[in-house]
Amino acid sequence: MFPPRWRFSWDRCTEVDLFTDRHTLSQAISAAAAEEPDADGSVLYGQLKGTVVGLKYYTGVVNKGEMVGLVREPQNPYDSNAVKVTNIYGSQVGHIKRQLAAAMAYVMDKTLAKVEGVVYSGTNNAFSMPVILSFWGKEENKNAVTEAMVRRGFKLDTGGIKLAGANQTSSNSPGAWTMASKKGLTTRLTANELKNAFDNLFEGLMESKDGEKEAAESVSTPLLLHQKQALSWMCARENKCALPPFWEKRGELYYNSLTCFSAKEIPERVRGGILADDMGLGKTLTTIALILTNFQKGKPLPVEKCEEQSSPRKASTKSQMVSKPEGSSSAGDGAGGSDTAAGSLCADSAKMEVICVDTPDVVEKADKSEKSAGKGKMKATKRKPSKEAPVLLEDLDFAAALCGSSSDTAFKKKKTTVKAGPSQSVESSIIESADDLSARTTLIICPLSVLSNWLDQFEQHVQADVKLNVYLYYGSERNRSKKFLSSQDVVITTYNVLSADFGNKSPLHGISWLRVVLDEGHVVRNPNAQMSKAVLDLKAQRRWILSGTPIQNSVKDLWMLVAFLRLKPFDAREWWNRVIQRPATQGEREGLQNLQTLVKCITLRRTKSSEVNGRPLVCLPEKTVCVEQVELSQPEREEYELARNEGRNTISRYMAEGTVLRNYADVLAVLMRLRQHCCHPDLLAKTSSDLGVAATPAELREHLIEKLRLVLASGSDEECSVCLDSIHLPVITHCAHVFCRPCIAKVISTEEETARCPLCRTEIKTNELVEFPQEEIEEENSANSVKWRTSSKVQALMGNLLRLRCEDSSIKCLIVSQFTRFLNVLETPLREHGFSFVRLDGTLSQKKRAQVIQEFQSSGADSPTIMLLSLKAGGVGLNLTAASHVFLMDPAWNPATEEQCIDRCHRLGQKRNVFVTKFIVKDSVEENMVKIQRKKQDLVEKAFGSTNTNRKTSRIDDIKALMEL
DNA sequence: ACCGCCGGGTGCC
DNA sequence: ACCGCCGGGTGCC
Repeated sequence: MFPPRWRFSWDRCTEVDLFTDRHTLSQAISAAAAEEPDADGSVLYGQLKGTVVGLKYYTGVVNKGEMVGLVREPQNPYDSNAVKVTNIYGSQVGHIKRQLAAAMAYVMDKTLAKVEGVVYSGTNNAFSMPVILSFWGKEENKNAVTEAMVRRGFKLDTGGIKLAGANQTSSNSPGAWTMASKKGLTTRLTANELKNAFDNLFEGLMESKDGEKEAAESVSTPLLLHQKQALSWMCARENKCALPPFWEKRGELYYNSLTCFSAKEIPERVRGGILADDMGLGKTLTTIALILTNFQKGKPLPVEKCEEQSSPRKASTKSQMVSKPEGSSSAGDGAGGSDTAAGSLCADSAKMEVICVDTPDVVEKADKSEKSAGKGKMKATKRKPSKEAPVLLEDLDFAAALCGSSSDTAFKKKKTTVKAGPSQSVESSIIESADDLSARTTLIICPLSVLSNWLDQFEQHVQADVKLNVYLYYGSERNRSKKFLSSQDVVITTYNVLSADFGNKSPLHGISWLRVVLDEGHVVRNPNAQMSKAVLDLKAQRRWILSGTPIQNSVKDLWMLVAFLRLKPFDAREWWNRVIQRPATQGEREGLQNLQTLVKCITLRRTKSSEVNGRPLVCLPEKTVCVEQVELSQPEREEYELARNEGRNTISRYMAEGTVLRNYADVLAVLMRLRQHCCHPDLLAKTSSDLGVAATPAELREHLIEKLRLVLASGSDEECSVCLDSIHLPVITHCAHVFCRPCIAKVISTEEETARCPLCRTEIKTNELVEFPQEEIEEENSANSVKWRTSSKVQALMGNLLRLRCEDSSIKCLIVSQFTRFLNVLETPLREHGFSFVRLDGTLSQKKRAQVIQEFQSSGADSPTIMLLSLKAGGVGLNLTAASHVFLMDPAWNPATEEQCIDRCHRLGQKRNVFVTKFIVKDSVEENMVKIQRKKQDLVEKAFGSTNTNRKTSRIDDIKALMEL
């Protein structure tokens, strides 16, 4: 008779269905994940052999070599020091033995160390097993932890634990021995190699993916070759049952080769991935094609054709004119739902049926009879709305209109278009039972700025006679009925609406979606943000992330994407940190390799310069960039020199005193004035140039506001030193440093009594933060419009514009400046010479912005030929392909900003060659700025190893160069 | 449960 | 016999 031999733990594989409670479990994991401390800078204090006990009481299973989680359990009734041991899915395996648990509890509770466990040898009985514990944390806590452990009789071994009888070379990398076979290959990567590796993480992911696939008939736009490849790849990712990376089947079990976890159940397949093509390659079109082409079981989405009522009925005006319901107010994303939205549109390139649901009211339908022309052109004509059309598609009020009005007939009609599958609402169903065929709807979440683009593209790329139910879930009037939403083909909403709904009996979270698509997915980055939680909590069979820039700063950002895709087990932050992030960022080849494998498995990325079969994906027209030197007139030159000498004196003094940082705002002010001189004297306006000592609080405040104004207006894209992002809700401290209000408020509240400025360590208080008064922005405009004068740069521009108009009056131009006041100045000569122009700057509401763009993009005879564009207006993604000439009036600090701006017209859809003219004033600060730009492009050191302070110091070096000091 | 620990039974070899 | 030793009962925290 066999002794009651212990069985290998995976034999004991529990019958408990890990997946029954999967939803809440994954929720719990994501919740815990968000709190996981950042592992990047941590060091290994040492390791310790410990014991896991109580195995027989729990169902969680572990394998030889598997990583386990260690979780404090202060509420344990038997021992408040309890530390429980879990496997990758969070099922409990046992406890750490009492005395050791007491010692660990101390360091864990004080967050002196993060302890990680690996069960290197499995167990040889049913009651307990050994575990290797690795203690990680900040360098400065190392001694405290070591001592605390010694005091309780546990000595941390720093030499790596010798495993009796094991042939692994022990290494100081935890879990390195899981890769038992790889010996001696533990040289670390240098910071530089690492950076290159990260930068290239998303490159070369093209390969020969899965061939090509034609889109369903209902897609009207023919796909380009690379788009067919993408479609094929996406369909394959949705339909094939391939295991996620690092999982393999071993006999009856599924085994993860990185964590050594195994389970009877197949790991949740990742049906989806990251489409990370460069902007302009047609991610939107490809996604639309996916929606129409790959419904359940690989079949196309069943759609109905519109009946032949589309007999052209005097279709002079196009589609979507909808009367605007009163009460729908203006811009702003509708976190609270300020304006707009909802409706269902029968999207088709020709006809747009506007259907509304709640309020019965008027609906206008219009047909377009022209045959579908090429997209760009068609769009243009379509966008030539007659004057009667009160509201345009891009106008978000359109959405409000959609929902604000409805006719019963329209509603019914729409209903008929719903190919009513078993469209029973399925809220109660367990997510992702792969065969849940009742899910119909694709949910698209995007930033507000591209919402209209999606609507546009659906309209543009779907066959005219196909009825596709697209519902815009936006605005206070949105239809929150789950039944309604889950009967749509597509529901589009914004990140803000999603997170506003979240936790507020959100219908979006109660629906089992067929597919969820995160557009510009990189915007979801901070795992603590409400938005991230809202996104992670969506239930869907298939998940996609679209992004042109998948890694913005670091590997860290990738976690959100991986978690969203539910890539087991990395959707729990701990496993991501242990297995991927920390090893990779600390230069372990294995870690990096795993990261690369992972990314490769789930990502498709092509760049503008990628090639298929030796041919570029897209052929953009040529782009020519030239610099036009501008000579200042004699009086301008004299004024400039005066200002320059004055500024040099000021800055030299700061340099000598070593107070450049403290007076940073003043320094910027000097540079600012010089740059303004180069453009036009009127830009200088009123400047309280005497920056003397402020006597009264009111004066101080005035000064600070002035400084803030200068910093903000300087176009230097100042970043907040706390979050290192662009400044959001700027405030200035009494020591004249600018931060985001939330950031500095956090600093003050954490440091309490003794809060100091992060930059100069002066004491700061919340009530001393000065904000920029809103009214001031307006009041400026009136000041300088008295009598207009020209400047050398204005002359140079006008010369070009007049010449171009002579050559070809259809040419459209972008005129770009960082100074909106300069744009004001330019309006006068443009009017004088009879140019028809529009203006796009940051002050425009979303609604106006869309109007302006549409007007400009239109090809009508009376459409504007010039757009005055403020450099930072609008985000990427702005489509201004109507323009073929770009005039950059003044150099930017950051050449990437200029590139981005140029790319707004030099992108897919551009039919003409593009000419870019940069105006640079000879012998001026502008020339030096250009030199610095070049230097910056050469230096690729920015991201790694450079701290906030040395970014600032490099800025000081820049200043020296600019002032020729 | 092939250990450790506890506590009762026991007591030269 | 206020010890040691033996062997049965027992067992996470």
